Amino acid sequence: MESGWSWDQKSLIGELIQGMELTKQLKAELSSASAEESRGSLVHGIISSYDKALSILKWNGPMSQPQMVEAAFALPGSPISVNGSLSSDDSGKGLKDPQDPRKESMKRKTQPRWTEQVKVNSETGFEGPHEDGYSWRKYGQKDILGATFPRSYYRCTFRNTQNCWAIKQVQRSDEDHSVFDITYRGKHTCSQGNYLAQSCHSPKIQEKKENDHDHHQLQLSQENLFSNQTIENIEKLESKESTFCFGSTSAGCKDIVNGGFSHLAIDTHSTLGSYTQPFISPATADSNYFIPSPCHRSDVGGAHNVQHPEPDVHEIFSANSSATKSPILDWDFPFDSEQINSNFPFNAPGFFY
DNA sequence: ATCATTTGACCTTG
DNA sequence: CAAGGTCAAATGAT
Repeated sequence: MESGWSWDQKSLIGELIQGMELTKQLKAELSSASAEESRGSLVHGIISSYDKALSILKWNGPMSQPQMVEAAFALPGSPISVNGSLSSDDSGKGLKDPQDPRKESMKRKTQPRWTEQVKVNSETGFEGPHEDGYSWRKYGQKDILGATFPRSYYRCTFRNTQNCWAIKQVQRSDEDHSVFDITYRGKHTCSQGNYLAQSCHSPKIQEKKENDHDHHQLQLSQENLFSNQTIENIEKLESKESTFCFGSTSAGCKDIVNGGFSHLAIDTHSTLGSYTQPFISPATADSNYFIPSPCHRSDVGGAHNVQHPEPDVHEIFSANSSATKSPILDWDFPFDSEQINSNFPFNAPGFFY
C-alpha cells in the first residue's frame, strides 16, 4: 500500500474522502436547521461510502488486512450483513474446453471471489437486492446436495464480445427463502463495468454521461425498468415460487438487456420515489438476483440519495451494495486530485500503511 | 433472425 | 466416485 496505488486503493481513498465530505456537509446541516430529508440523505451517503471502503478492503483481504476487515464486518450492529466469507468450497472448477477454455479456467481460479447475502421481500415486491447493474447470462443450474434450491450460474453477457470473465452464482437460502447467497467471481472488464463504475462514483461524471447519447438512452430505459418490469416480474414470481431471477438478463428482464445494460445509472432524483427493486424473472427462482447497483451508492456521493423503504432493507442494501460493487468494478478514481488534496490529508504519513 | 434460458451431458476437483 | 461447475443443443421469447 505504498507505491503505485491500484484502482481499488484509489477507490478506497475516494470513498473515505467522500465520507468525510458528506460528514462535513452533515455537520453543516445539523448546525443549520435544514430539512430532515437532506440529513437522512447525507447520513446514508456516509454510510454507503464507508461500506464501500470496507468492501474494498474486504475484497483485498488476502493482500492487505484480512483480519482487520473481517473483524470490521463481524462487528455486531454493523450495517454490513454481508456474508464476509469467501465462499467455502466452490473452487474454480469446471471449464474443460481443451484449448482456450483452459486458459479461461486458469484465469478463473485466480480470480477473486466473494459472497454476499441478499434478501428479498417477496411480499412487498422487491426489497433488498435488485440489479447490480450488470448484464448476466445464465449458463447453468445445478441441484446442490443438501440444498433445497438449485444453484444458478451466471456469466457476464459480454464474455465473448469483450472478454469479460465475471461470473456469479446464486443460491437461495434454505433457512430464509427470501435470502440469496450470491457468489461473485472475477471483476468485470467489460465496458459496462467501466461505465457503471464511473457513473456511480462521480456525480460529475454521471452528469457528463447523461449528455452522452448512448449512455443517456440506457439510463432512461433503466428507469422505466424499475417501475414497470418489476411489477410484471413480481406477479410471475408469486405464481412460481420456486424460480425467479434477479437482475440479470433473464428472460423477464430481457428488455433491459437489449439496451446493453441491465439497469443502473439511475438518476435517483426522479426514480427513487417509485424505485423498487427490479429483478425477478419468470424463470428461475434462485437466479438472478442482484444487489443494489453501483449507482445507488454512487448517488450517495451526490446531493440526492437512495431512500430505502425500510430499515430492514436498508441494512441489506448497505451490505450488498458495498460488497457488490467494489469487487466487480474497475473503478476509476472518481475524484479530482485537486479535490482530494484540498479536502483530505490522505497523504499524511500513516494514513495508509 | 437473434439472443437468452433450460437442461442433460460432460469435465474437473477433492 | 460424488459433487460441483460448465458446455452446448434444444427451446422459447422478442
